[in-house]
Amino acid sequence: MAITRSEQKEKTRRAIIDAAIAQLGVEKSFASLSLREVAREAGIAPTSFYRHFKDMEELGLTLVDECGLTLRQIMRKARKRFEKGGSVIKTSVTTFMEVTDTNPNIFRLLFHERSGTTQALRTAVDREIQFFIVELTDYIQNIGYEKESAFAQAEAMVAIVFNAGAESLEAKPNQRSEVEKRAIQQLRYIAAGAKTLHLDK
Amino acid sequence: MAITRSEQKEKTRRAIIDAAIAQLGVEKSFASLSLREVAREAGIAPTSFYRHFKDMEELGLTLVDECGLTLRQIMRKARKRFEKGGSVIKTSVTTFMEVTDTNPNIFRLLFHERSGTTQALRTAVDREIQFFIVELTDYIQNIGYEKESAFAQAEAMVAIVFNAGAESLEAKPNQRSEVEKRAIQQLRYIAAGAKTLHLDK
DNA sequence: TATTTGAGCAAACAGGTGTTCGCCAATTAA
DNA sequence: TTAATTGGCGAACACCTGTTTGCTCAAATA
Repeated sequence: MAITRSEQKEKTRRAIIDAAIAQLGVEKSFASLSLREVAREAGIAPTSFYRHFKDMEELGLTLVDECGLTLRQIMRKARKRFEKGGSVIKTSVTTFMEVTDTNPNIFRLLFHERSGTTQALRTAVDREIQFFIVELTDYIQNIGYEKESAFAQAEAMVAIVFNAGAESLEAKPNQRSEVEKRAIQQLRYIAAGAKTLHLDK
Repeated sequence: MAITRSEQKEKTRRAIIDAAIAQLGVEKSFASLSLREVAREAGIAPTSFYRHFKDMEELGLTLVDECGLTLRQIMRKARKRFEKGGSVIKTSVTTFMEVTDTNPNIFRLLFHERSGTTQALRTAVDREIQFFIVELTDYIQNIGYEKESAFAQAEAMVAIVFNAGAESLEAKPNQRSEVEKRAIQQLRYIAAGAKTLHLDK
């Protein structure tokens, strides 16, 4: 007995998820993804899809969860790095860009479905991004800002970093470092602005 | 002779455009919009669509142009208002929110297709947004910043305002003023940050 | 007045879609 | 060993899609 049944099941479930991610290229949004296409790419019959997901939306939610993992991975990596010293902002942006460049399609899904088609997916994506913002808000509060200001800073920073991420995905490789540099500059504006507006009394 | 032929043609062309915009609600992206659906909503036969547009993509580009007009309208309105005095930032954000609340679907198209499916649409949307950024860059340069810094500020501000616009569209009406207030605060951070980082020597 | 033009449409085609049904074969449980 | 479970599949269903063809018939032109 080489592999058990549940192992096999997990395997094709993975195949379906990977097939979906693979198809989420530049010219394919999740909404324009068909069950049959995904099944074809995963190497199974269309009907077998239902053994693993109720419908495409359930698959979509699973993909968003996958995004959540990626985002957490970014935060862990960044934290490890700047605990060893170095600029917090620069390290964070660089790490973010690194991870999104490694998983472009996962990031594309997140970015796209944020303003996407189905309510459920939008809510799920929003939850992941909010988690990201809250983490950052906590950090900013810990360095001495009030909650309201910290949240505004965090939200703005996340908006800029996501914007830069999307820009980077579409840019040619040699332009990416410029996008990254600019994003760092923009975050510094926010940090410096918050400092002068809230701490210089 | 009540109406000429070309007047009638323009009329149904308008009907097609309006039908498309009307369908671009929360649960419909342009990519998931079908020719037949649009034709149905416009009250014409599917085949008649081809008398006005080569295909759906051409219609999409036309819609993006429509967005361009809306963006320019925002700028004109805002400029008129703050020439009469008042905070530039606050006036601009308020005007932006006002116009997007009036044309939610137009804005949704812009926001969605920025990271959308077809290359042509993405390019067109990007051009409109770049135009917006360039206008703002000029303004910031005129008040004494170098080009590079001005562009970084402008890009960040546009990212934040667009983000707030999208947030506002999904938020309940009573939360919108908070979103707007926060966006204003975020832009002020950027303005203040750029000032301390570039002008205090 | 006679002719040309062109917006609009019905029918039809080929091809894609989601989903149901019943069956198989192999792993699991009794 | 026997029985139950279950992942996978082929066929078929009804429906929707984009697009072509050939036709009207009223407006524009000559």
